[in-house]
Amino acid sequence: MKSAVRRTTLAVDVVILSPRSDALAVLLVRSPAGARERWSLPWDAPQTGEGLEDAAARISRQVLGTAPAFFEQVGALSDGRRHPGDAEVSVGIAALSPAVDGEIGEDAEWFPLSGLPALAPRHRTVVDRAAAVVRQRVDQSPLAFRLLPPTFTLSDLQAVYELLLDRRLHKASFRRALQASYLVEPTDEWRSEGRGRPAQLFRYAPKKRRGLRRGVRFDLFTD
Amino acid sequence: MKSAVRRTTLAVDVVILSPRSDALAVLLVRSPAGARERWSLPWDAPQTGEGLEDAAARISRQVLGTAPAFFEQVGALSDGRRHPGDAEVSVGIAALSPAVDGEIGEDAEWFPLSGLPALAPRHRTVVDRAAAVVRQRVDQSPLAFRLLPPTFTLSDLQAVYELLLDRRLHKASFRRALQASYLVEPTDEWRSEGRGRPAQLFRYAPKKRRGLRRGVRFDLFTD
DNA sequence: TGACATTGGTGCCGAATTGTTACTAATTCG
DNA sequence: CGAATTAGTAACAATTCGGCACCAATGTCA
Repeated sequence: MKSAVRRTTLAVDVVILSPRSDALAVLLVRSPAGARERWSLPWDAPQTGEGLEDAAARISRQVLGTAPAFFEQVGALSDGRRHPGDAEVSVGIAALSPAVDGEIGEDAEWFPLSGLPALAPRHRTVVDRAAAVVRQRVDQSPLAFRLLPPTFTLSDLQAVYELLLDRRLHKASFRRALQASYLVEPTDEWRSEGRGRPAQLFRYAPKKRRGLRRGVRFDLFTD
Repeated sequence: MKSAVRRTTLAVDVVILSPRSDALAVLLVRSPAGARERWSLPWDAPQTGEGLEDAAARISRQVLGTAPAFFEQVGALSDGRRHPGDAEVSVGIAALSPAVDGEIGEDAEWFPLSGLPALAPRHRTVVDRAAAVVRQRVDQSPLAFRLLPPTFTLSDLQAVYELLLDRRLHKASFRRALQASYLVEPTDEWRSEGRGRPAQLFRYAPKKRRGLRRGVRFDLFTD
């Protein structure tokens, strides 16, 4: 096969996700004057020699002040839909961040996933795919822990899973499954959250767990 | 955020997968003289305005004669590793094709995944990621059916799952799970494959099956 | 022609997993 | 103190799973 490279314009579009008042929220930035939409995803072209996730970290840091610890690629898009910078190709990257107390820039704002303002069509697609990817991989990848601080209560953890899966889980079953997975270990700290019994704090500490492979499940075929 | 696009070189690298004599095989093309490696993945730059999957279809057609019906993006890579065409960014795309009887071009050859020749480092990564992605999504997406002809026996189907998952499955359990999933329906044809009892042919015919959602499984956390 | 090997397909049972209810524990509020 | 609230567990019923055993239909070969 005889092939030749061609130069295209490429953007990295970052979907920064964080739990925020009982919903998954996305961080958007105010568009410059004259843009068709008032808000857009933080994005930029990768620098020469810069990896895509590195670019996502840099872009996130500019908006969030700090860089999320976890990135997951959502895919490359070249669908001809409009991008704020008219890039021919977008690489969408989801960044997971624990709930942040820190101030974010004046030009940035959190929006719940279910109540986003108008976005450029390409960005709309990227957000939707990011949400879909994250929801789809929740139980194959420790994504939920990336949305929590280093230590957390089991109720916190369950709440995050409920956010991601968008449905209620049963406390006892959730804890039993978690126990069996050897993913967390208790610390000796407890947190008193006002009313109710104090909760023990746990940390994410996956243990090598050999051979728990199951049969095929044919779960969730959604196409 | 003030951003400007920059032009980069982009390649679409296609990992055409097909079951071939009891192993998953990849289709490679002979490199032009002077290349560091003798073989490479089929690849090309996308044409102006051409979607990435469209490019993958075009590239596949050139090598395979016909275009696979299913593509799954494996991700974009910009890791600085060497690409045969020195593209800065690669988009890896897995293409699934049923076992083909037809002739393939003289410059192309099937290699089992477990016995690949030397490839450019970037292509090596793309192949590994394609295999990982396909294996990871087998039970959330009807990938297995894309590796089979329109009608197939349940033993065929189970064999494909065993290829993809790389382990043996139990016949009764497999069929029970398949039954419960409403993914296939029997045809009235039977196939006699030499020895043994003839097998009924099935076709992929997913039925809308509402709300069978389970609790969290914390499966397969592999990082 | 009649064992027997080979492949397809199902029934069933004990073990493991899951969903659910109900309970106990520790704290704040009034 | 008792009610309310949140955390954590025990126990049980229902379901699912892995495995074994078996029956069915065909080809092979003495």
